[in-house]
Amino acid sequence: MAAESNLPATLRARGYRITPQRQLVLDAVTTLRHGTPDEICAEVQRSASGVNLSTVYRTLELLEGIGMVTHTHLGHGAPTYHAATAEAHLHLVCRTCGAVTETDAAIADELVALLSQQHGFETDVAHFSIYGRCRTCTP
Amino acid sequence: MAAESNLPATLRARGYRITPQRQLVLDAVTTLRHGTPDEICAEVQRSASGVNLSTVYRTLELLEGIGMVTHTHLGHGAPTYHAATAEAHLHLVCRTCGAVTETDAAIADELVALLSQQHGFETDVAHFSIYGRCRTCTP
DNA sequence: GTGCCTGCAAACCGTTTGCAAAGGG
DNA sequence: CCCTTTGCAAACGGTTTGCAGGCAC
Repeated sequence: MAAESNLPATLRARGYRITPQRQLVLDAVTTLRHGTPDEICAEVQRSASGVNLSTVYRTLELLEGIGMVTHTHLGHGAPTYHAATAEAHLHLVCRTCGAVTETDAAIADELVALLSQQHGFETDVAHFSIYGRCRTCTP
Repeated sequence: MAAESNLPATLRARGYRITPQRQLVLDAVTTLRHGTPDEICAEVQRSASGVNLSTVYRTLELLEGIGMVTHTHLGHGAPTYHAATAEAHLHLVCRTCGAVTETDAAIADELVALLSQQHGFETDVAHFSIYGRCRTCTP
């Protein structure tokens, strides 16, 4: 996909103001591909050192609300943010070595279909990470 | 399943000491079926008011290490602990109303098989929760 | 000019840690 | 009696909040 998304236009359409911070946060998320709020803040501060972490939090919440970023819980600490333009992918987290592997979200199509049929549940397949043991840690 | 597990014997076999706190925490997890460390501590304190929250944390870690409890991340705050004797189940978490629905872990068998084939990844299927929108919140 | 948005600092929640005392073996 | 385990209190990481000033509109 990676459809080009126009942040100013989207903000304007929803009645939000266009600020440098908002563009910078979205840019940082896109650049990092995977980033915690902290990492995103650090990336933003490379070009605008005054930007505050709480602004990053508020901005991420806003960007998520308008569908321009998403976040995934890897289980432990801080969540990871992705640009919505990135294609959906799952994260396999190894309980032993902690490695995070990405895989195509389509691998869960059957599960998504079953959840829809059996529970009427519309799954956000990219939001959850999957725990287990990776190949190199399996005895 | 629900095989009767003998905590004292298991502790002894691993060289751990048998303490009332450890039995109480396991009992609380079993009673609650789903509980955060805080809730488990409160449950324990109903019969032993002196037990400290940090003891609950340390005990949960130990019990998980010896395979008597497991925990699941529902995405937001505190994790949820289950007795290992309970049968494996998945948690469907609604992004809109926050409701948590349980479903049989077997629903993910296909996904587990694919992850094993394609990535050599051994999935702990009950550890992850699944986000989306439940039936009543789907327009 | 109006009021949304930001920076700052303090509060907050869940969790971990260092330490001295208690108690299981 | 030794050494694990506990209770306590303080520190910790990640996140949220209240407020005064700044900037988009």
